[in-house]
This record gives sequence, structure tokens and C-alpha cells, in this order.
Amino acid sequence: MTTATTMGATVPSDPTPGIGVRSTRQRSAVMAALDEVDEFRSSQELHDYLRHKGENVGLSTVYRTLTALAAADEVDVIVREDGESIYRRCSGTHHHHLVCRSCGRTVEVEGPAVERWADAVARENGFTEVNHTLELFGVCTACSSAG
Amino acid sequence: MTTATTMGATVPSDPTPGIGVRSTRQRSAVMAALDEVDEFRSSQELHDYLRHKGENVGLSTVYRTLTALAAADEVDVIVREDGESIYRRCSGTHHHHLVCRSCGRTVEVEGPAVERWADAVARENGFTEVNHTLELFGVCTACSSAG
DNA sequence: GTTGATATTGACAGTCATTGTCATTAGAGC
DNA sequence: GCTCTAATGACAATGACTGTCAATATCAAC
Repeated sequence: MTTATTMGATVPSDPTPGIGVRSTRQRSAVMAALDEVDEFRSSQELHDYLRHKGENVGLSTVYRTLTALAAADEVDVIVREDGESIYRRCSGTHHHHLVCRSCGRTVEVEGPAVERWADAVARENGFTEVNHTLELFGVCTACSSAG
Repeated sequence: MTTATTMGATVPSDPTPGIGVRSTRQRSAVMAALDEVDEFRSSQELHDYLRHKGENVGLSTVYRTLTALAAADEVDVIVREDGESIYRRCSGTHHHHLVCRSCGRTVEVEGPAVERWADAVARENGFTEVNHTLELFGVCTACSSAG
């Protein structure tokens, strides 16, 4: 998960990466695909992409891999308004996204003030273990000038 | 849509409400149910709720009505992380939500600074017709003390 | 009150993203 | 090479949501 910061919740983040985890051709292929694509993509789109590249990876595997990567904070996930999850390789630091509705171009943005605001609001209301989702959607320069 | 503010986009908001729109028992029932429930609820949950109240309304109708209400900004929608849409009757002004992950209790919160920030970030990057989604999820006092 | 055009309804089938199953395959340490 | 078991993948199954279409109800006009 990405667009969500988990504050308070202490996620141990596996201390021994590699225990019971094997590096496979399929996993590398999915990671590579994520590195090559800059926009947010759905599991199925990434599956197709791999197909066309000649990499044969099962759809189930793509789903499993993306879910695992997201859980390990290796990729960012956004749940679109239609409920479909889309994934993207992002920088490690906490950030949010400004996504072009038309072409999918994505800009990573930071808003320390927002993080503080969320934190304060939660505290004021007695909520703990708070995280938040924040995404901006719009039309980028290229797309709006293209009409 | 709610948790999203549409800035820039000029939505005319139907000038003659009532043209080609009929008030039906089913529609009133759904509105009433929304008024009686304070937490965010899914279409299916609201459908069940109506069932138990003795109000017979088809599931399709519940879906259609909620979609229409959301489009008319009469109710707020949140797309949960599992992709399911949940609905809630809210105040008319723009706001966001602090939702208890455990019991669903919802607090409406406002953050003018966040709105301004989102606006500024969009402008800096040349994006237009920007809207944003922002939700906070946590555990409320009651739930955290209940263990 | 009756009528008629049509907006709405609802049962049900269809769609589609995502998950579960499970026999088969293939890393990794020996 | 051998063994243990994580990982894969084909396929079935789930579940939210949408499309269809005949039957029904609303509302304006008479």
C-alpha cells in the first residue's frame, strides 16, 4: 500500500527477507515490467504487457506477485473509482499522486502539511492507528492542449 | 461523488429537477434508509436493511438509486480498498471522512489547507480540472478501549 | 376519474476483476 | 543429484455490479 501511510501501526517489516522466499523468473519479469512502465497499470494490463514481451507468466501469478509487492511496500496501489486496483513502481519515501485522467501520466507529490493535518485531526477525534489515502486526478498540460 | 471535489469542471447541476424524474416508493425508501443509518454502507447492506424493514425494493433499484444520488451529489461515496463502494448521507459542504476501521463510525472533517494545497500542486504541475480523494481510516476511542 | 406516454421497477442472466484449488514445477540447501 | 516445499498456472468459483426487457406505476392532460 502506498498512498496510505500507516502511522502508529507497527509493521515489523520482515526481519529476514529471503526466508521461505524464492526468486523466480516470473517474479523478476513482473518487477521488470513495473520498472519499464511509468504509469499506473492494472494486473491484467501488466499481464498482457508481459505476454506481448514474450514472457509467459500466469495471470494468477501476476495477481499474487503484485499483491505481495504492495504488501511489502515495493509498489504503490491506487483503487480506481470503478474499483479496479492499479499498480506502479514508486520512490521509497511517502508521497501521493497527481494522475492525468486522460493519459495516466503520474507525478509524485509530497505534502508534509497534509500529513500533519491528518495526524492532528485523528488525534483530536481520539482515533488511533490512522492512515490515509490521498490522490489527485486531473488533466495534464499535454492532454489539455491536445484538446 | 463526494470525497472528491470537482474544481474547475463546471457541472451545471440540473436546472429543472423533476423533468422526467418521478418520485417512487422505492426511491423514498432508499433515501429514508440513508437518513436512518449514520455509517457508510454498501448497496447490498442497504438492500438488506430495507428488506428487514419490510420495504421491498429490488437490488437493481438500490444500485440505480444510489448511483443516481451519488451523481447528483446527494450522497457521499467511498471506494473501499477491496473495491466495494459504500454510501452515506452527508452534509452539503465539501468535506472528508475519518472512518473507524472497526465499527464504521464516521466523522466529517474539513481541511481548507488541504484543498488549497491540492489546488496549488495541480497548478504548479500544469494540471487542470483537478479533483481529489482524501479519506482517513483509524480506530475510534470506543473500539480501541474495547480492545 | 380515465387515459396514455414513458419513467421505473425487478427478476434474472451476464460481465468481469479477483480469489481459491490443487496437481505440477522448480528454487535452494544438502 | 536429491529432497523439501515455495511457487506456478490452468481452471473453477466468488461476488460486486450492469444489462435486458416485460410488467408496472407515475404524472400530466383530458
